[in-house]
Amino acid sequence: MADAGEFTIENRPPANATHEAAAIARPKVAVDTVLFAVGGRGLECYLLQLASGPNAGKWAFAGGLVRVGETLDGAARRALRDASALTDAYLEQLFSFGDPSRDPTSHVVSVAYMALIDNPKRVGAASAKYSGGRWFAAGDLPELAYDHSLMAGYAVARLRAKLEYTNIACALLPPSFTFAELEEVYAAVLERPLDRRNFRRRIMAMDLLRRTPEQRRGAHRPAALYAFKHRSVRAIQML
Amino acid sequence: MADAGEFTIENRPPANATHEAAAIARPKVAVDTVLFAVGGRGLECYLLQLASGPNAGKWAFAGGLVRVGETLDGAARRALRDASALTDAYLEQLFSFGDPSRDPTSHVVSVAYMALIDNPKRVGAASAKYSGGRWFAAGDLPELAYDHSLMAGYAVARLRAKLEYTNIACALLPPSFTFAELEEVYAAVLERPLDRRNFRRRIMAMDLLRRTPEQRRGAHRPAALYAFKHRSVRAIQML
DNA sequence: CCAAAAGTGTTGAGTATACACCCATGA
DNA sequence: TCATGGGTGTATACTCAACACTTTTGG
Repeated sequence: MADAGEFTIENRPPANATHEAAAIARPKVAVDTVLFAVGGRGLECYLLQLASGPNAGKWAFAGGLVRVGETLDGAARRALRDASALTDAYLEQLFSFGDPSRDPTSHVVSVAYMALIDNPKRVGAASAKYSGGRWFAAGDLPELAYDHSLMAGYAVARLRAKLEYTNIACALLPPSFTFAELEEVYAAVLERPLDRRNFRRRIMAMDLLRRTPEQRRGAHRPAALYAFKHRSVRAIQML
Repeated sequence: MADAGEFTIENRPPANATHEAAAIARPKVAVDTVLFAVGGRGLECYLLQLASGPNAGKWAFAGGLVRVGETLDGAARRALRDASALTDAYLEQLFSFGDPSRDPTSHVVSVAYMALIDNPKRVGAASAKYSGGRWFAAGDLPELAYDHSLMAGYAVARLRAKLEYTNIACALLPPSFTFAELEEVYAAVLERPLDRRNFRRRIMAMDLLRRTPEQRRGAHRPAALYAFKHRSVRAIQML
């Protein structure tokens, strides 16, 4: 029930139950954000190198402590902005990790988020907390700080699952795109090739897309451009 | 990255970064546990009446603050034990709720859990934090404290979804049971009747059950008793 | 006219659904 | 013997996967 004003026998404040500052030590709350985009190497994941602390030099996801008065989504958005200058990523809460030993410094409960953007090139400079950042193939991440490898696993699993029953792909694509580009996103995330005809039929049956009047002209036959009918992520009604 | 030893410009400790106790105010972490069982009225949900605090008299789920050194699962288990004397429920983390206004007393981030037991009669006495507890039909809950109505919605949705692709029903059933009882659990959670023949075929195809040598004898034809091959919850491989 | 990517249908297998009667037992 | 819940099979509709050729353009 999450009420700071009530205490069980085993969970009693020092003496003065009404004085907040007198509270006993509590775990802190942080957020960590697993950022994905589809790039040249398929599904890619953005990592930052920690500049200081006991994990200095190790790779990690964008994260930070949650402040009083801040929502979790807000904290995740701020952590992502500080680490990559992104302000408009799709964000979705994944899972909370609370093992007391996950951070050797102190007990920090971390709420993991997944973030999606349509183009890996859109990431910008990181704050001084990080000494650098770069994209890695999602299937081939280096050793990560804290329990961030665990988080990465959760994130990939969630993304894969939601691709099948939501329009989440819209967060990995620009406003308009060709069918081939859409298929590329699915193939990258699912890590398997898809049959072009069956894929087109399946997507069309979901009634997610709107054909735009424009075409993409390139070296060969022009491709029709499509856009998602709804840019907000929602479950697909399967009859 | 959840590192208490690192700070951005906007997130700096007062003066002495190495001294933990000097840290600025942070949100607290709690857990709340949505307990389900299948009973006479279908899917039922256990609520506790808060004994004190600003929400005294309101119904809520079992919950409490997480302690330093405690895992989230451990805290959920403790909250459930304090509220209902249950020690062996199936527990699964659902989602974290962090809106600063969800608890008017202070900023508390709550990690919601779902708990399942095989029989509503197994709940025991609650700690002094609660003035009482009882089961409600899951589809007809009273007004709840905090954001617990939201949590209830998440919990029911998760349970319904997992019934379809995991063996989670094993947590809602005793070690052995008849096919009719299994069907009853599914019908109660999904809130729709199932065709007995199709249901049996589907379950059998999943290869989850083991037929026990015993029979249940009652007023009529005896029923074969089944048990789950695996009592731990796992996803079902759908070919 | 050639290279390269875009676009399009059909068939067969397997899966899901609808549906009704006999069986075994205790009272 | 009857009332009650336990247990079983089939026919049909639908969904999903496999599969190859034609079209359009730029160079």
